[in-house]
Amino acid sequence: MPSANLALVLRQLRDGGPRSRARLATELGLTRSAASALVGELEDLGLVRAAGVERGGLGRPGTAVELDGGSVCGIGAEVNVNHVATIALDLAGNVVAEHRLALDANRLAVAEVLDRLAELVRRTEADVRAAGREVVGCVVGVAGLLDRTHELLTVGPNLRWTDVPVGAELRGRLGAAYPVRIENESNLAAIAEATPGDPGRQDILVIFGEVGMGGGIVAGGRLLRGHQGYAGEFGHMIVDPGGRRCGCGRVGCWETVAGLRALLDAAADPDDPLRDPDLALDDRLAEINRRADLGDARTLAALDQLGNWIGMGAAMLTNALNPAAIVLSGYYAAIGRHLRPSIEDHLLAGVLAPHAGGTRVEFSTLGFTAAVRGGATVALDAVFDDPTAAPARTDALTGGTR
Amino acid sequence: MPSANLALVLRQLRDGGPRSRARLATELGLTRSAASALVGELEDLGLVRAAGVERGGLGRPGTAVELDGGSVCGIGAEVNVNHVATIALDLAGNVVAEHRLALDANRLAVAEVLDRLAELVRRTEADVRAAGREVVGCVVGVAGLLDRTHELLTVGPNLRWTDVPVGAELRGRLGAAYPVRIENESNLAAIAEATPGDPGRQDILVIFGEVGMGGGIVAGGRLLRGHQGYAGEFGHMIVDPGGRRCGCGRVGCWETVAGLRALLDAAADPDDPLRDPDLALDDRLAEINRRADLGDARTLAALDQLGNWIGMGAAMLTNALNPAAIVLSGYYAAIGRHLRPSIEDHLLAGVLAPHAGGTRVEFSTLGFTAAVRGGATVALDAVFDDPTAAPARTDALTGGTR
DNA sequence: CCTACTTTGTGCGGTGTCCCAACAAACAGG
DNA sequence: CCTGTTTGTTGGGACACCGCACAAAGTAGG
Repeated sequence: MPSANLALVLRQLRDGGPRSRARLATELGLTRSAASALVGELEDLGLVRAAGVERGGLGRPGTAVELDGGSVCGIGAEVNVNHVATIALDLAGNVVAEHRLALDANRLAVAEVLDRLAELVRRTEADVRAAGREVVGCVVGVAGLLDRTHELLTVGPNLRWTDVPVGAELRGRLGAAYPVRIENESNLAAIAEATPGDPGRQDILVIFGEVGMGGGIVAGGRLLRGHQGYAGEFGHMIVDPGGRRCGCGRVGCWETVAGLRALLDAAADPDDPLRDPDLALDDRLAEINRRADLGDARTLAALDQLGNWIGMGAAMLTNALNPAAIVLSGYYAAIGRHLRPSIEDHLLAGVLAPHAGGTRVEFSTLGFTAAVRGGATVALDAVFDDPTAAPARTDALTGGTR
Repeated sequence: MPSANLALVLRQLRDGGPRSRARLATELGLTRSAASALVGELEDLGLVRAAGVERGGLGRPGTAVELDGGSVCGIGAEVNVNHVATIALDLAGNVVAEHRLALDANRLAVAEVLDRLAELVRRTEADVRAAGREVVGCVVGVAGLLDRTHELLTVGPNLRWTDVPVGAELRGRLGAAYPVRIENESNLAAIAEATPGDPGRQDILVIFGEVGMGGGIVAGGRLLRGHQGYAGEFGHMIVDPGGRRCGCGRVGCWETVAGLRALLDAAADPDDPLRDPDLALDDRLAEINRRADLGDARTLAALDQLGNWIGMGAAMLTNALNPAAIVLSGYYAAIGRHLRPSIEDHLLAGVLAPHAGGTRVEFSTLGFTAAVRGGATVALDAVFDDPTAAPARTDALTGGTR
């Protein structure tokens, strides 16, 4: 384990932003000499760079150092019913490459979908190399239940896939030099929301809504995966036992009352243009917002009821988990301003802890890139855990004393 | 941070039981010489001792080492409505001292309850010293909402306490040389169930039932506390919106249908001897078991309904958290054999993941010592995190080469 | 019984990381 | 200009761990 403190310094720069060597030393309980040596090593690895001066009142000003994303990238990928997508992020969180391909996974063979995804990953990898950077790993988000011990997509209700070894299949197609892992799509979206270093984003509950509902729990900055990796399946918590039948076969799942379909059913008749199958999701949501802004009673009632159901479930989960924030992602984010009041009401009413345990209701700003961003973030964790794994700078003086 | 590997070796011995130096080395990725040196250091600290030979087929047999609880103890304490209690555990988990005092916290002033608890802790401490051991810390479980950042009991509905700084009050009374911390009682009970080293007890959900309901979540072997420390308040998840009013003021909280009162209401008329206020809890539960064993229809129906409600809530939490096991503690444990079928039915029916995500239903065997045991365990964590904090053996050759 | 082989535990020298102390560099204030 | 303060670097030393060699303690097979 070569120098755990090296990783410590790197993470501190990620979490706290640019700062001087002296500040790093005091914050991490190291001596200035040790901090200096570690920063020097990280510079040689091409992971940090100088970032101007840090003026601190009295005494000599410090020379700040900051993350330098220049040498490595993590790739996040996603396979969903309607599209496959990839993104490449460098250490500093900058987007280096991004690709997206619309498709209908239900009309294609499994192998074909994986072919397309592999092609996208290859293009992303080429972009990364063209930018003079190195890929350190790829994490693929899949919409479905993943048995993490066996790297198997046990069941993907929306994809209609069963027992697909996505990781092995993709590794075979890519023949990549870097590790390829799989993870639940909603869990990755949750990781993307957990900004490192922000104390208000270390214990969060992410609820991701589309036709189905998923989510993820981040506790203490780390994803909660559960025993077999099935954690975060909020959509199938039974909240309305006498209610409607869910696609999963059960009755009254949360997604039957808070999924996209429930909103559309409540807000529009079957012949309403809102129900036109050719209408894109973004356009539907824009139309719902428009009607609500105009004060349309039926739309407002539908949104209010949706907020009530979300708030009810969120209150239960908040009693159990006491998150700092509940982040609503997916289609909820677009109509957030009309949902917030009823959600917050239910949260205040349904949570035992005073002021709902301090839990805030927030809406994601990541749009539909959340999952791939989370994937890239997880891939980059390898570097934050062991910076020496990053390829050394070729242009640096090797072994030089300065 | 003096030798992180020292702690690593100690924890490996706790989690995996007695084993040879060579096994420790290979399991932890150390060399045999390093493992030997570390074990020697732990022996000097009085934390481990020889434990016979370990025969491994071919070659020279190893000399196993094991935890030696001989030098240090952690104290767990508890303040509840009906009693205060303490326990002292050594490193190996042996009970060194145990005290319990029945009282009615509602009829006593806050200061008086704390006086009694402090007295109990002092007696426990004296017992520990009399056994030739040293106290390394004390963790107090309190039934109520604890704001962890401020070490404050925000509100204890059953104790009827508000904004009591339990930690500071107790420190003042004890003037102890060791750290005194507070923690939610149910959370401590959860920690006590999470056996270190047992993979089936690293991700668990503990549901603790008495008149109220509480619980705790252990994820990856670590207690999930949430943003402010309010996690695990399962009892006030609203599962029956049209149901009965709860003591907390809300309607339909889980504990209104799965708390002890709900069971008694369903199983016995007001004039039933089961409702005699002088009857101890243990006796009530024994009587319920007796009637159920005899096939009493009303009792069986009440137990079945209770199991249904528990199973329903457990299924929701299992969808969210995917625990390896749901451990039912408190009064549920005593009547477990009559609850299991209906709980398991609901779990299988209500959880999305196949086979309910592999989640088992288990019943606690710790009785009402769970919370204090958890407290002592947390206190001992200080030693497992930094073994050098333990007092060195006075009878050991200091600095000797052997 | 004796030999070959395997595995364990313990020395010894070397390396790398970090702490401590000292010092030059850079800035503010009088 | 001089003093006080803070930063970054340098060199010496402590300590933990690795790699290697070697004695100790067993099994397997003749």
